[in-house]
Amino acid sequence: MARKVAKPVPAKPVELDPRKAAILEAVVTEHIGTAQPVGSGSIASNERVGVSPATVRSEMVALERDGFLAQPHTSAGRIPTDRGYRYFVDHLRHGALGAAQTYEVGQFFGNVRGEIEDVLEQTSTLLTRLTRYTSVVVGPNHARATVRSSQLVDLGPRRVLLVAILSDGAVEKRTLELDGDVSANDVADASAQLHGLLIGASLDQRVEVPGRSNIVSNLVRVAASALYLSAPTSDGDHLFIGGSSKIAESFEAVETVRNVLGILEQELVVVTLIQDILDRGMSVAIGAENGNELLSACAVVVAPVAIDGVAAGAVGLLGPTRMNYAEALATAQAVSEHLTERYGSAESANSRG
Amino acid sequence: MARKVAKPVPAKPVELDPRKAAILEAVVTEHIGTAQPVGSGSIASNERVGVSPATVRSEMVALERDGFLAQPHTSAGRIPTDRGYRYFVDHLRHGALGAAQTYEVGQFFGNVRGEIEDVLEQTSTLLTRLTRYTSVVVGPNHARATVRSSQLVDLGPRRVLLVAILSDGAVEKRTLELDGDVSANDVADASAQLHGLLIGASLDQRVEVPGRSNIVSNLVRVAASALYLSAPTSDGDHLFIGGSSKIAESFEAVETVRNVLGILEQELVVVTLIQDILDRGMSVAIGAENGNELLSACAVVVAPVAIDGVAAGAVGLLGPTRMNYAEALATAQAVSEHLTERYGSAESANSRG
DNA sequence: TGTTAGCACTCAGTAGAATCGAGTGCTAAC
DNA sequence: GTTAGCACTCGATTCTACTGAGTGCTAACA
Repeated sequence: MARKVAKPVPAKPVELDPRKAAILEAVVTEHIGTAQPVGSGSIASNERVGVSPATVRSEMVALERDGFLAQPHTSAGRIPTDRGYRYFVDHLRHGALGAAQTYEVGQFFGNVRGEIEDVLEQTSTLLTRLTRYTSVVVGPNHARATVRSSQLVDLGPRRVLLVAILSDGAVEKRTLELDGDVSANDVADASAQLHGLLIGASLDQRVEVPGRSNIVSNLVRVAASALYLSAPTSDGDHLFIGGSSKIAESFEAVETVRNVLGILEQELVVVTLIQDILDRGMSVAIGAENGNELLSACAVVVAPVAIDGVAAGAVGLLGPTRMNYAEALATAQAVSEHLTERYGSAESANSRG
Repeated sequence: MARKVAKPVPAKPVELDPRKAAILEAVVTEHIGTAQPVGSGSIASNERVGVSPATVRSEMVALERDGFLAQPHTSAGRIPTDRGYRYFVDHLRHGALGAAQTYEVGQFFGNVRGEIEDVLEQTSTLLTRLTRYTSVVVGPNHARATVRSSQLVDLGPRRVLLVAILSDGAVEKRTLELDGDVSANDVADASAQLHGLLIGASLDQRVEVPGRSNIVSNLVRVAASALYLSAPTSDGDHLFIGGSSKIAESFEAVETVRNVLGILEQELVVVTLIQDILDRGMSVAIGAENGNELLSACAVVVAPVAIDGVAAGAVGLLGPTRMNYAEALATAQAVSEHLTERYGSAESANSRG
């Protein structure tokens, strides 16, 4: 689904000698701050470097040859390439979140109440507020959750509503359109049967409906398969995007804003993107690493949310490649840890509102 | 809530003499098409006008004096002001939707299935696809719906889930956090009591819970008020925005894109905006009429969706003030009619998926 | 009296030339 | 291997001149 583009995996982690590394780091840091090409002069005045501009220049030539830096034009300074950012991120000493932010995250998770959807939606708002980047929260899908209770409700002629309450607190509902009329009694019977069948079942396993074909067991069968079918289609329910207007603040080119917003509207593409990054074992995808030409100006920071030790959701931050990786990584990780703590294991699930 | 700005109501409908009207209409039409200031020459060559450029110019001077047109600078043509658009819209001969679009809308509502939220979300996609403008769908709030069925489900220590199925097919759920432990029996008792109390009740009326204070009746009381409280807070569940990336296609200035996207992220502001327009009896709000400075470059076209003859939701289209009003109005009205037909009366509600 | 042709005028937009300066690459000295 | 010195490059900025779309005014016309 969605385009099938080769997704460049970052080259084997090359090591740079300490001085090149220091210069690259200085270039990236300054470029992230100023959004301008960085010249040898400002790098040389960085105390972590301690050599003259001329030396910096010759190192920059090497870094450019090796693909870490690029020059917009001859008489300009350098900007990092995707590879440059990649090196920077891979060698980032993972700092902790600032005290104020840590406090805010703690406060948030201490106070937030409500249904899981509401919590996730507010989490995406939190992420955006903390980082000023667009945030993506992929909710855990319910494949691993088990059914705690189910009920069929007669809604009128040939229409029955199936409501299932899952162990993770989510409520799944399906409106069933029937081929023939059913009586209220039939619905009640089917509801009771279904309840017995579904309890403890997880949504990713098909439930066998015993008994021969009659109105009631057919209804049960329809209901059970409606619930089973939910898994693949219900991605949409689980994606929360916050702060898409930050896109317009990150880029000056309207064209880029258009492209990125267009991507964000395709929920499946976003979910697949995040999943891809996690599948590749990465926590940051930079520029072309996203495998989508329209996102080549963007970087995505992700952190998985695990349920029972199995990745089941994720939080992500989307910004320009010159984003503040340290902050974004720390924030995403802190938030994903809180989410994992809250919804992480069958036991701890629902331990909070 | 949100800023409290004076919302200019359009001046009393002034009538222009036929020639001025024709010129104004020609200016608006051409400007909508080209996004450029319109000169007297191109207007004069419009056969509906039939006078020389010089005459057109003197009429334009009058139209500018009266606030219908503006001149970006001396040697440029004219562009319509908000008032100019307003006159244009008020005198638009309400054309019907094109055949292809009518067909597509019919197809859509003939085929779409699923929960009301899904239908509304897909409706917003439909609106955007048809018009290429950002669409807003405000779902009916459930104040008028009555409870068809309710159930309490024990979720673990001190947590109970309330699920209520409404007459309009929506499912409302609330997780209740209790102060003390309750037994499974208590929950079952309370569930039965609650069911009896709530059936037929609408969400905007507070339900009296009889009986003296004990664990079960307290639980019933908590549940009933949780459902009652839903109405004001649940706005968020009912707003669907489609095609926000169209904003970036409508405006060249990143600044404007920023502003408008920022507004769209504030659900309450959007809902209030739409409601305000409807309350003022308008179907289009142009520029400053929106009462929000950040939307002064935008026009909003709305059409109410009625339930039992009472306005309960709306569809809207948001574009630049130089939007295609005829098309937008026709589309919004056609879609709102289909929605009203589907969910409009208690009887017809749920007659379809 | 309303309409129009004629015309001088205005001014954003464009193009070209001159200038500036940040930053480079090279080289020779250290 | 490092650095100071220096010529060079080229985007950005400023200035000027020019262009032309479109105007407002006026005088003639029907």
